[in-house]
Amino acid sequence: MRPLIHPAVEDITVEGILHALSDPVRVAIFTDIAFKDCTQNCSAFSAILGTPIPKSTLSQHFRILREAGLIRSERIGVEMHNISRCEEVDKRFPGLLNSIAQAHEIQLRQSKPKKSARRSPR
Amino acid sequence: MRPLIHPAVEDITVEGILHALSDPVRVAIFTDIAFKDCTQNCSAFSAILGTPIPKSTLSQHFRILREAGLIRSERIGVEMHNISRCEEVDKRFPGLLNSIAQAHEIQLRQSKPKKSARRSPR
DNA sequence: TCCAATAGTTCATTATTTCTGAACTATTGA
DNA sequence: TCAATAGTTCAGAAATAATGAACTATTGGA
Repeated sequence: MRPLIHPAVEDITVEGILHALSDPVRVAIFTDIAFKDCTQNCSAFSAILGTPIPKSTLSQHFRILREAGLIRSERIGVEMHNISRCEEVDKRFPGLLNSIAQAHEIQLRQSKPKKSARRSPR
Repeated sequence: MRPLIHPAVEDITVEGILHALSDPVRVAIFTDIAFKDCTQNCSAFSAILGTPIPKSTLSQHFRILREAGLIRSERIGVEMHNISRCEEVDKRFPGLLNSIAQAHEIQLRQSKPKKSARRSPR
């Protein structure tokens, strides 16, 4: 099993970040990791994301996030722990991740008025 | 020739924008269009970008930028004029394009200290 | 009016990337 | 030592992207 690749902060690229975050599954994963700063293992996400995603696919998504410099993965025992590298990325590209996160929120708020469908009063 | 697709501002997605701007050629094109607010025709870019890029490929890149909502294309006579939709995008996702542009600048500054090679004093 | 030139699009093929099931590796706990 | 768990890697299938060739639209002459 080859060692995991984590780029040095100065090798993180905008293209890499934008590409990594242009996929909705990866955005969901990354947002989750970034918000809960407790580390998240890989399989937890099959549940978090609506659709069940094969673990080989998840593994690739994590690799892309990792190699873009967005997360740091470490094996702890039998599972993988992932933490965000937001602070490092923010040092290199100030404000970038924040405005992307904000934009995603705006989009979510617009497309899902779900919550307002309280309870149909029969 | 089918009509060009320009999404309404509320249909512009973060994923679309990030995907469009995760390609260096498209970033170069978009930056150029956004900075010069004079409209730029398609072929001009073969010159602007270092490498010569086939026009069919350029056409696709323009389409992706257009359908992501980043530019507006209009046929004027025999050529195509492209203008940025920055202001609209900024209304929908405040600060997003700016921080991406800033990040790209930071990256450029780091990797190309070219300009400082003023003139070799023989 | 018709034709050549210009600018770009569309189509079809090839190349590249992404997805995914199956097999594999690493670690733990019994 | 073995079964269970968590994830990776590989190889083939599916989806995207790049590009040459043929096409469309417009203009500016002959």
